[in-house]
Amino acid sequence: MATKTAAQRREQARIEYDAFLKSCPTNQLLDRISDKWVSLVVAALATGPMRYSDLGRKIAGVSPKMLTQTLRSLERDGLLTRSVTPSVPVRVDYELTTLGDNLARLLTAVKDWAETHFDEVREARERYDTEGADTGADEVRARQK
Amino acid sequence: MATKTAAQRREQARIEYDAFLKSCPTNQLLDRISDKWVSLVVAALATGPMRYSDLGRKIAGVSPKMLTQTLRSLERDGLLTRSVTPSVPVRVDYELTTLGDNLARLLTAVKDWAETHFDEVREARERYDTEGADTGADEVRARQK
DNA sequence: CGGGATCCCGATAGATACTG
DNA sequence: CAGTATCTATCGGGATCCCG
Repeated sequence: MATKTAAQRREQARIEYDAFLKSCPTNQLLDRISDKWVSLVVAALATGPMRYSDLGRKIAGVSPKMLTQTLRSLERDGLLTRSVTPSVPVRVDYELTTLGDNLARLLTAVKDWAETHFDEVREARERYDTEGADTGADEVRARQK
Repeated sequence: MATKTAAQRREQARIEYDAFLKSCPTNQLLDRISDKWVSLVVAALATGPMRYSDLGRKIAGVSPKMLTQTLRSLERDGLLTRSVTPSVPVRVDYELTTLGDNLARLLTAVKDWAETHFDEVREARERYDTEGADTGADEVRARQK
């Protein structure tokens, strides 16, 4: 048998680790709230029920595909309900469930944290970005992204 | 001038919205904690300082590139410190700052939420995935992903 | 109005190889 | 040991067309 390379061993580890992460509730939730649109949808619905196109307008930059996809996944997780009214033009309303409302509150906590500590982060960034500029080194330039 | 299509108007809106989101502290933080490796690194360092390769081993599936990238961004945001000890083989230690420790606590809150409500989410998913299966419809099959 | 199906492109994660 | 540089494969997300 061949000696495994570092990359091979890491790949093996990655597979196991990935499996572990998928079964980890924390990570699953993190995946959820980290979705670009999820937080926006939840925030929009936090003020009350909304129709599909209202959401599309309120969130502005979202494509119908992503909006639907986001709503479906949230519905699947029991975070919101989808109610269809079969009128002449169909009407679909979305509304947060108790659980969804609960998530909205968690997001509020995150938001509060962000607003509280954002100044510190900004200062840290400025320090980091200018550090070394006065010491004569200019290798930092490339790091600006 | 040509009449703008819906897609064109949405694209315009998306650009503005993106700009807004980038300036929004909440979203910036959300981007941070949603990063796959950030939460893992922060969690690993929450128990104490660690060396580069220790982190690489503890997190298992990470490539050196991503580890470095993650550590750099966290350092830039003032969430951890990087201290180099120029011994024979170089030694680099990473340690959470007060702010980083604070973030770790926020992540703990998220984790608690996840563990508390995960059962509800799981139940909702099972209900959603089996719904319609007994009503004779089998279009749900394709949704299994 | 509220979507589903399909094609396609750009960003980005990760593998590989090299350096101080 | 602690990274950096380069290349490639993947995949999320948008555009587009169409249906109920």
